[in-house]
Amino acid sequence: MMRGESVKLDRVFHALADPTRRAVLRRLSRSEAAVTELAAPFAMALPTFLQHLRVLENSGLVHSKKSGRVRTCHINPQGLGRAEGWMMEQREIWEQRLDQLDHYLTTLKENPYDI
Amino acid sequence: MMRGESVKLDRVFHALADPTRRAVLRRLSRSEAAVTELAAPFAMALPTFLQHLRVLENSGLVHSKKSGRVRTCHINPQGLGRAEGWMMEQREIWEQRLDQLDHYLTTLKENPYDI
DNA sequence: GTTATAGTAAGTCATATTACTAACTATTGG
DNA sequence: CCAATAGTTAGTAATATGACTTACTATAAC
Repeated sequence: MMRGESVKLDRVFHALADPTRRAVLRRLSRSEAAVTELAAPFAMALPTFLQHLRVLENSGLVHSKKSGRVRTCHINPQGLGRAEGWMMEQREIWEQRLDQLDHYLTTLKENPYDI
Repeated sequence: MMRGESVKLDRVFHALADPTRRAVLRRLSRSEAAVTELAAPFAMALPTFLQHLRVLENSGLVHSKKSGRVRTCHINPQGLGRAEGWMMEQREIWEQRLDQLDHYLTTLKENPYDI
């Protein structure tokens, strides 16, 4: 696996590790929205909120473009894909192992002198 | 949703946002292991490594117990479940929306004067 | 062309994170 | 018992993060 891929994973997971940012993603999964509209529900200064947005953007989870004085943000579906991919991969590996363990325990129970 | 659930998500995602910790999880998904064995591949002092382990433990991704002077660590499968759950939930919402968009665009293409 | 709106930039500050070293405790092996 | 092993605790330091305020720029509306 590439070195760069790991850095991107760092950023995606870090972006997700904050309730404000997760709430923004949830909001954006319904529809795109402008910065001020996105910021409205949160009890924090706008520059602070913009920092969160920047974290989301350079994690690749969110894209935005400015038209006139309004910056419109939307979700980038491939962003979460990266994180999901990693988690699925891990889970496959260890579920396989757990199945083996389960099989072992079952066998042991049925034929205690077999192993 | 409960407040505590959000804190746990913070911890899980934060735990995943580091290549060392992800590598530890990958290692543990093959089999359980003692601290020193786990630490061996990493070029960092043991106390530093232990901090990473602590982050993994109080995220719920890893459990450990000490027997004699050896602490054995293993994966807690439910840990990743929490994060996966959140991501799936989001994805469902926005894939639905993307499907709607796709449908809209298709319709528009087929019957340009229909909308 | 003023004024209001939408977003940015710069600078500050407290706290959290990640790393280190040095010193310590508890168990195991000879 | 003595020494080696496995892990832990404490203290320190650099950098990152997340918050604020104040001041600014660019666009839109009147």
